[in-house]
Amino acid sequence: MTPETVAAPAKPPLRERRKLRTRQALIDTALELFGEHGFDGVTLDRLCEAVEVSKRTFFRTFSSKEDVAMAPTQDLWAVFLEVLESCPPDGRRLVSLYEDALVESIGRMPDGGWAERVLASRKLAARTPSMSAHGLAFCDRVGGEAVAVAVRRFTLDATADGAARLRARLALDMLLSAFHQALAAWVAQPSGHTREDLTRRLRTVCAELPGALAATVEPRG
Amino acid sequence: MTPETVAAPAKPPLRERRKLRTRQALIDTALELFGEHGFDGVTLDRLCEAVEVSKRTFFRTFSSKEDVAMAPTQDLWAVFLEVLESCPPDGRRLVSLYEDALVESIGRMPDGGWAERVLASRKLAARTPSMSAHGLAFCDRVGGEAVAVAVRRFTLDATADGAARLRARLALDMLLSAFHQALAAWVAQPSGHTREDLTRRLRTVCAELPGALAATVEPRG
DNA sequence: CAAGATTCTGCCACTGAGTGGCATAAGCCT
DNA sequence: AGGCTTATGCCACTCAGTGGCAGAATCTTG
Repeated sequence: MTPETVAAPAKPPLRERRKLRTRQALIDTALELFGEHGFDGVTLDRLCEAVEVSKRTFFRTFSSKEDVAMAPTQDLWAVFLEVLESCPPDGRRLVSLYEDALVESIGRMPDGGWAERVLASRKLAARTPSMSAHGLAFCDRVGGEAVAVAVRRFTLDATADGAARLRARLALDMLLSAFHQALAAWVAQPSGHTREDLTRRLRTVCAELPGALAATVEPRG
Repeated sequence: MTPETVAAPAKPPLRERRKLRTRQALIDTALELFGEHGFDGVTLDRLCEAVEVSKRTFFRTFSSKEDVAMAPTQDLWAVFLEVLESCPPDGRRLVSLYEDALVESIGRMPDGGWAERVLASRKLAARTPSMSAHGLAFCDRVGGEAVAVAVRRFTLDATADGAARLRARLALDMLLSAFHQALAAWVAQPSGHTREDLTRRLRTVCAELPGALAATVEPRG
């Protein structure tokens, strides 16, 4: 939501610094504890005790227990919206534009441990329904904002005007769907969980979109 | 999940009858109260008091507070899985097969008030994040089951074998996306909330899928 | 540097969702 | 009608999330 959350390298760095440090400490400790004892196996009291922070402070930083474990992915989508805001629409297909913007966003994620945090977060989400639900809802909300950016900045070659928004949304959902499949495959692989590998998988899955739409079907054997 | 929940006209009807009656009473009363005071404005204690049922019984019938408000949509997807299990794959495109199965499922919904319940449920979900999240997660789970049915019953014209599952999933997500957009537009319209109209909108949105994938984009103005 | 204004934090009590246990009543079978 | 199964009600409990308030830390102004 607030752009200053991400784009603030060293502006008013005295009080906010501390805030970001506790935020990161909460994320790291949460992923560690959740990974060890499971999401439901760790109460917020325990987490807050480990970080030496009151529960009240936790809820000033995150909106829910699921939120802290989803932070790595949410950071990615925040950057995605920024990238989408300033990328050049040079006659590409809209889906490709979305795809490139997401690839660019992945590239902008910090080297230091981001991939590891996403990996831990997604492994957790895979076995925790409430986390999965929370993540899906977040993506849906981001999707709405992204479509708003798209229809504001771009002109689609659509017949009607209402169809433009619809197509922008359908295209974005295709990207979302592809990303989730790419992420799932990336998480499932035994090793080599790098940003580059995630990007590669995203490209591969996106390339399957036309095939998925056109594929025909016959009865088995 | 259990097929006898839906496909049981009058089989062992003495004890289960009562169960289904209280279930329906809970759904109707919940939608009524939630619609009047908002989802968060009604506690489960109040709902249970209104239906004269203990809270313990509520949680034996539904898995969560969101669950009861989402029941109409969940019934639809349960039927969808049944239809998908027995529909003939006569060389159609997979997306069209999904689409037809969903249209068929909508047609099989009971005349008596189903559309009204879905309308109330979706209006509520639009202003209740936790309901929206719950619904998204449910669709995702159903999606997984539907893909399992598809890869078991059908043969896709895909190059690799792993690509078949992937394409089946991407195609299904396209249907899901289209359905959600159709549903949103259907809910937003002022009147005429019939099953037939919902079907018509679904067809229309699905027809936009190729356009959404192929659409190119230019800068505004 | 001091004193006031702001803001953050910790503590406490509270609501409400969801769970487990156990006694009881209702439906089921023979 | 007998026991057997299964649903229900009730109670107590855990834990996520919220509001209020007092006090400490930080920023601002003289």
